[in-house]
Amino acid sequence: MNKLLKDINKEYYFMPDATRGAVRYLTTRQLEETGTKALVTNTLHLLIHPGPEIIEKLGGIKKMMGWKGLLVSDSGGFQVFSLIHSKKWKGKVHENGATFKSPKQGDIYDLTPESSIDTQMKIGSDVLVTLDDCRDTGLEKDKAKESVERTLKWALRCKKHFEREYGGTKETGKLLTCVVQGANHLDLREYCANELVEIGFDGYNFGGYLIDKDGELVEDEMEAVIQNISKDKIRYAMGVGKPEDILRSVEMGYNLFDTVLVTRNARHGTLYTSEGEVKIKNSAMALDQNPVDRNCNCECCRNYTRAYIHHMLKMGEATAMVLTTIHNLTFYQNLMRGLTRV
RNA sequence: GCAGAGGUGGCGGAGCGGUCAAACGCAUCGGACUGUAAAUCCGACUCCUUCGGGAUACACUGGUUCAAAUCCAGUCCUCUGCA
Repeated sequence: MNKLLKDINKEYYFMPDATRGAVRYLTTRQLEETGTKALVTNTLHLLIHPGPEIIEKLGGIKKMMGWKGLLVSDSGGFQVFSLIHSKKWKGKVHENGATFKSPKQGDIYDLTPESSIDTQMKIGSDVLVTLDDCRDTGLEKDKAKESVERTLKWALRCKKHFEREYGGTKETGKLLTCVVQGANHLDLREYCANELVEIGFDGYNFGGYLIDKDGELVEDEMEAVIQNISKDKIRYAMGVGKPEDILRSVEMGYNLFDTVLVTRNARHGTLYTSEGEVKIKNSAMALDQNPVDRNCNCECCRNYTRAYIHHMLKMGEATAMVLTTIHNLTFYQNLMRGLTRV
């Protein structure tokens, strides 16, 4: 078996999102200090800025960031869903991918299964993701079926392109993972997973929207997928999640995770601690001289009080966002460390 | 002292007879955020309420009017010119 795949499957990973080639507010060094071992970056964002050609000339995102850990690149499928399907950006999703206009420059872009792979190759990630047709979880069956069929077709095209154009894993050393769709139709989830296994990938990622209307993790959907996936493959639960949701997903058998909640909540004032969520901007924190989490040894908790973080974050000081991001990420990485089999 | 302008909710600032408990900003107080268009977004923000409403409110005191933050008079303040 491929060594990289084997190594990845030794651990559980929480991967902060370096969407545009940076985890907001943290330097690469600070990122390392939180215990972070893997990052996710985004094809669609990087396709627009700075563009694959520039990234390639600069030696790839890892070199640009000075990042020595693992780098996963998301295919842009989720952005097609969240920006183009939902009409926040002008564009169309069609059989061949998505064609859209960047909102600031107005340039027209095409994201196809092949161009997604090409861009990810130029990004220089270690683990690639096939372009998928991501939709909402409460989707009617015919639409869900459509998204599954398209996702399967695109996955196959990605794989063929990855192999023909680049020589596949053998030549590149990179892994190719795919995304399982099917919304909340368990039979479709199963079908999609099995068809993808038939094509053959290094990893099978749970895709789509992972929270139902009530904010509950779609465990039955996740189960329907994971039951069909071999443990020697990557099982990435895309967008999962809150600490308790990660724990549930780990029980099910997933081993890679990412969510924007960690860093976004840090910036917005919701901090994760050993005693639950702390809303650091709440007035109750104004005179609290305890660290954010007394059981945490991160730079934020070692050196500063809740009251100080409260004040700085309310004032919009960037330093506060740096510190809260460091804290939340450290909390998550400690959580993952506790799960890793020794 | 004379001549102008003005005094509105915690602050800035609209409104200039009824549809005003008073736009909009800011501040404050909550909440949300799940493969990041997010240092964002949503709500509350006079008091009481059985959530239908009710009671006080636009410097102060009177007045005109069915009705006044809005019109009139006086008082007290503030700012800008000229002395």
